[in-house]
Amino acid sequence: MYSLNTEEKILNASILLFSQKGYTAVTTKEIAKEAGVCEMTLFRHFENKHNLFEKAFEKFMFFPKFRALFEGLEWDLEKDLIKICSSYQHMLYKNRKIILMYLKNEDQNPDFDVTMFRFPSEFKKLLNYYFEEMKNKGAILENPETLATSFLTTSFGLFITSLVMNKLTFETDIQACILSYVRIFAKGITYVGS
Amino acid sequence: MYSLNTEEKILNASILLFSQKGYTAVTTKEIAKEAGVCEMTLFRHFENKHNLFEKAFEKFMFFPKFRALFEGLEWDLEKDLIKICSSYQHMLYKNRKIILMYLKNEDQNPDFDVTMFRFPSEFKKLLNYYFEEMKNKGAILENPETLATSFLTTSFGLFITSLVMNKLTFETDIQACILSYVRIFAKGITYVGS
DNA sequence: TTTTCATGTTAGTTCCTACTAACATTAGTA
DNA sequence: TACTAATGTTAGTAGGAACTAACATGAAAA
Repeated sequence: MYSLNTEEKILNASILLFSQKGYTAVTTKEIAKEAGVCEMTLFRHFENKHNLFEKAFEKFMFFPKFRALFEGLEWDLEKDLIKICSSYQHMLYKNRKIILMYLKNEDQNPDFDVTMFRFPSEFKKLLNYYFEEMKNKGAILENPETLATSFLTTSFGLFITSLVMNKLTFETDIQACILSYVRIFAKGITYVGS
Repeated sequence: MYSLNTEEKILNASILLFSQKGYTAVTTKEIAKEAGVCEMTLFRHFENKHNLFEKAFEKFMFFPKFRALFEGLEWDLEKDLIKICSSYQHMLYKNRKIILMYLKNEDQNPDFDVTMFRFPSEFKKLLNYYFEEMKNKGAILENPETLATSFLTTSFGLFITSLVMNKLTFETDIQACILSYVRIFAKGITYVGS
């Protein structure tokens, strides 16, 4: 039997390099070197480069437990949004290498897309539901779906900025930004009566 | 003399393909075909692939006129932020191919970074100044720099979402989101007195 | 018409990359 | 000890990519 350890080393090296440079720019020799094995071993385990890419993708894709999150909510806009945003940021961070791999991916594969959009789309559904409930309760006035999309896409902006641009010019602490941002958003959508 | 037309065709094809697939994944043959010229012509004009990449980058980099924008402001949070956000979105959109090229770029070149960060960094400085003034006027309470970063990074989220993810799951109209979002943000930071 | 110059065409070189085959080595297990 | 299974090593193939050289074409300017 093949040792799991070797496969793991190779998969770790793969995802690291693919996320840094993109699929085409990384060579199998490079991956082998990074993994500390010889190139042949890589092919013995994964047959070819593309299969390795897919296996790395599968292995490192992180799916959060949405239900648990949305069951612990308190129907207090600011508190809930902070929880949701943190958990969204956490999921994005856990998937950061996958996301970079995806962004650098050259051929736009529909299957790939579907996989990548599974969690933001799931998040959006639940957030949509949350905002609908809050609207029913009279806490907000805006359109729930627009809010859900706004909140998720802007949160993504905070994440991707800290991921790819944090070395330069934006020395501001992104964590502080997130908290401040969520507070502003919560205040901005709160219905204060006429 | 070389005809400008040919160089333009090649540069157009380059930026298109580089932004779609990234530097390494695109071949010079492919670019030539897309441009409707033969491969030799490409080398005659640009010497080598990397030089072509740089020339395409230079040519399609769009620098907005910040001053003009910030001089037309009315010191009304919502109106001004809508103007600023629209102009930021516009600049991002004009640079969309450059931005995709940058995201897909394999080697993290510091010079490249500096060029890419010139405009968000310039935008941030001016926005920072704007929020400081608004704070002095008593219109807002929050920290200007945090606000500037929040606003720009979240705006970037709206942009990048519509750029790379708009085919799927996020059918919501991004333009509507932007407007709604800016209104929320403006309301969220407005100081309403004690 | 002749000249000039950008472009097309063809053939080829060099280098790199994915991937293979065959054999050697090493370590755990019977 | 002997066997087995994973890995290392070496050499090599096939194809593709960047890039070059030499010559052909075709259109505009002289």
